[in-house]
Amino acid sequence: MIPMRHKRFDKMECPIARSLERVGEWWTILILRDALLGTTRFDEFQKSLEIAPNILTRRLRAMEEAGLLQRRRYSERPPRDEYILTRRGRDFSPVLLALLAWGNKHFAPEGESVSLVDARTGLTAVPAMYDAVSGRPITMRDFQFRPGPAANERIHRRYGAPKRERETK
Amino acid sequence: MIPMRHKRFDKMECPIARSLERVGEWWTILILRDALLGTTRFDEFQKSLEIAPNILTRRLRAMEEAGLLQRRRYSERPPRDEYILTRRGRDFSPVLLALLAWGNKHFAPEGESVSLVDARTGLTAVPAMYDAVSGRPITMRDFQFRPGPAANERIHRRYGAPKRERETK
DNA sequence: CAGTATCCTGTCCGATACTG
DNA sequence: CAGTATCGGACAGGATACTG
Repeated sequence: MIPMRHKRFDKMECPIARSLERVGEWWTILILRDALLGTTRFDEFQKSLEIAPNILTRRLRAMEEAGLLQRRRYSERPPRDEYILTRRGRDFSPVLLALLAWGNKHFAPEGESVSLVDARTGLTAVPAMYDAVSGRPITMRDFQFRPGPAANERIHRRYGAPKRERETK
Repeated sequence: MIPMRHKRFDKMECPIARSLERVGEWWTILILRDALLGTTRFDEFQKSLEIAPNILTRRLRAMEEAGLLQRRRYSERPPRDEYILTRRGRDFSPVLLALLAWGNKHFAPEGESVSLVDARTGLTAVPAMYDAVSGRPITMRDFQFRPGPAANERIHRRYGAPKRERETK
């Protein structure tokens, strides 16, 4: 039902691939961005994104089916809907923050066009990944991907044992 | 030169849109994922991703031109190249971590298939966004997007003033 | 092993016109 | 205002065969 470009990604079972499957197309991410900023109405999205209305309709529908947005009727006559982020949609914000940080660092030679600022201090924030359990910043040296409880054979091949352990056998 | 589906995204000047522009297509992200895990060779990528070789070639080329990978000749005859992550490519890892966390939380009803674990303790990590400046977790309540020094008119319209300030006028 | 060369298909997207 | 309907184009991606 949901138009998915690459069903293969879901088959991979990798959570990253699965996320990509759900986020679907590029517009989806920008729609999520606007929704996080408080946009809820069709024409607000359309003006902000300069997206063709038929495309916006299609994306909005797909996002509703994917559980990222919930449509809510705010007027019965005439029938008017608005699009509210679900929990799942709001939980996408770390991805947006990471994309923002990456873009600002690498593709803004003339300076940042959008910054994330601390509302209390007004200082420009530097979003980074930490492990909420240990409190330490995540680096690929200190942390590693490992097969989880639901891992299948493919996952075990890809993420299987870290190299140092493998060498012992 | 780089095949870009939506030049419009770059025009937007939004750092998120720009990042999407560079990351380009879905395969790109999965290639980055594998590269982060240590994959460097053409056939390793191909086997891991089950991607058609011509597509892989195309992606690898585009990613080299986008500065995500650097091609390095490791054998002169026969000529053999390997693909090494650049700094820019490695800096993409927070996005992958955020996608991993989102996928694990929302699209793994049967349990996690891939987990991030703390190499020291072996505990499953919970990747989250913090502000490296203030040390506080980033929420949309405590932090907000604001136009940066290089913001253009469009950005000001979108990220302009926060709502509460606007209400005072 | 590490790709290149062709041909083809899917579908995301854009433009435009129209409607309750 | 909030969409729907239709048509067309571009390009990522797939399949396959071939090469140094």
